Amino acid sequence: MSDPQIAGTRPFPRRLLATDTEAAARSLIGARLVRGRNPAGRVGRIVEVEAYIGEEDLASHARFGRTTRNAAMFGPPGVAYVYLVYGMYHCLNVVTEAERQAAALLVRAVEPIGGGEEMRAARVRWAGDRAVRHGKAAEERARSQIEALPEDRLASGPGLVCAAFSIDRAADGIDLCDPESDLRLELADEDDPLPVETGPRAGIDYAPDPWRSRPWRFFVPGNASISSVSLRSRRQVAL
DNA sequence: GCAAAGATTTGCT
DNA sequence: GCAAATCTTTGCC
Repeated sequence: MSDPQIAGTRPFPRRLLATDTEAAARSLIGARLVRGRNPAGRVGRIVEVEAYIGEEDLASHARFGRTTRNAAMFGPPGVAYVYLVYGMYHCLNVVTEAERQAAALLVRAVEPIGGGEEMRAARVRWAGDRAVRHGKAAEERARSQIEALPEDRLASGPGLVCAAFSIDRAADGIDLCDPESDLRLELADEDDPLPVETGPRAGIDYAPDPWRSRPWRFFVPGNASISSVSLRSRRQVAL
């Protein structure tokens, strides 16, 4: 049982999110996502994000203008935009740019730093809720599978981040820069910025060019917690 | 009011 | 490599 290395953090400055979203993406890589109070809380380092910028971005939920679902995207920088996708996965976004500008960063992967076992327990609860309708055996199968996962892979995708941090629509609109928020961002107190690689965004084949090919997925190359999409694109680079 | 598709993940062929 | 799971939102009738 090692101590979570959560000492050297401070509140995440809102101004780093009020700028253009690509710059904000680089600031967010390496930042901490925190659930609950230290030291018992769940803490992870953000290692992959995706940018959705403006109503003209035809891959963005904002492409239809402001709706009930995406209203938070039009809010001030630093608030959370949480939505349900494919009927079962929640996705967490950090809103960027000035109020009324629809832009956000999708948090796609987090590297667990502290509270890994609580993340694992949250994953088991989440999977159990879904598996229960398939019977006790399915529930048990899901549980043993998650318990076999290496800690690095507990939050290695946008839906998995929300499962591991117990995030759902209830978190929509909360202020992630408020140190009092139960779910919040913290700025890591580290010297070395992480290396960042970019690639096209995942799962947006419906969007026409140039949006489809914009290199607006940002990830830490070689990190063990990046999503499978980025692991694949990393392999392509290596070949 | 209804059909269609989705910023995902998993398992099976 | 492909389809299923699962339900909200959008867009059109």
